[in-house]
Amino acid sequence: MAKKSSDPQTLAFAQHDHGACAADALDYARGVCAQQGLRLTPVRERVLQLLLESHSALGAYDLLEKLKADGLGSQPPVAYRALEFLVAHGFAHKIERLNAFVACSRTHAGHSPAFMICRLCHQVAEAHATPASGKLGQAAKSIGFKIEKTVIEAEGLCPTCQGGGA
Amino acid sequence: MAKKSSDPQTLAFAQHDHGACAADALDYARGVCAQQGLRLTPVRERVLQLLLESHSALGAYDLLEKLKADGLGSQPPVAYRALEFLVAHGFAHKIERLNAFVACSRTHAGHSPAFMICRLCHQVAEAHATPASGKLGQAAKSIGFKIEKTVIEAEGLCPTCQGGGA
DNA sequence: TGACGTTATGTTATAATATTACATTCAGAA
DNA sequence: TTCTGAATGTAATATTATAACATAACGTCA
Repeated sequence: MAKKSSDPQTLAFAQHDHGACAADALDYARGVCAQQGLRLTPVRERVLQLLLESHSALGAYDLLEKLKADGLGSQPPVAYRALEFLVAHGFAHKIERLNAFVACSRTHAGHSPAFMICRLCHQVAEAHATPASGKLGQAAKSIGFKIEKTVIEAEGLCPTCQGGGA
Repeated sequence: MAKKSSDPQTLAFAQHDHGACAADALDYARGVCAQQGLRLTPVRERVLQLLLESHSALGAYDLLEKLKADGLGSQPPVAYRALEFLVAHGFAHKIERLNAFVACSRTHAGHSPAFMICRLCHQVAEAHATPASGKLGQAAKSIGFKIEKTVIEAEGLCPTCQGGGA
């Protein structure tokens, strides 16, 4: 296993050993799949690798182009199916605001992820939120709404981009 | 001004006088536009009315069909432009998760709205959140991310639908 | 082994969402 | 009234996503 990077939380905007960061995540996914009898097939693994290459969100068609270059399938369903698998098992997340996908940085371990999207450099950092405990949770409770899944996405400027073109 | 409905907060899932609810919101929008010199043109007003007819999110093309029936424009940009105006001025919101739009129930007065989306009846209730004060706000602060806009959308079951087909 | 059922992939077509670009019309100001 | 900027009309197209069906790979168990 590659060495553990420093604080994985909201890593995207911090300097870090990205090679190790990506390798860790891939190892982790392989381990989980082995344990749970999930099939991390070539297409699925490649898509995960592609997502792990950066902390930016990639669209399905961006991924598809790269898959095509690898000879791994060239039609939209190929990409969407791989993404569906990765998202279903928590190895990736969809950023609704961007209609795009990021690898999971697994800083949330079963909790609800929250994302910070830089509108200039398009990098996405993942944190974990506790939506049920805030105002939203209170509101839901008071009206009897049962929350199953929560999308939390903040858009703004990362530390680096605040200096430059804010 | 139509009579004020009871608690406007998270009204969607509660029984209420919807005619008054919609009329209030429309009056409010007219008032704001008059005050601020904004032009609530026929297309814009009609789109707002259509959104106000229910507490469900409507897609741009749903709206477009209805506009077409009214003779108010039949091409996508007509709908998207009206929606852009309504969203820009806070009279409507986009639900990213659904790529669809709801009228603002103006329960948040300048704050960040949060939505509860019922996955069965597709109604959407609006609450207000204080994203900067929760875990996300802490995470953002700790890494120096500057939040400009936050999307908070909970998906689940409304009180009514929990009984039936949960 | 080989027949079967299941899961994954390949492929075609098309649906659903959204924008660009440019022409025209309208409302208000000079 | 003429000008200007905002809004609308319209055609074309870009982007995102899914449905439907054929084929291939995998595991199992007779």
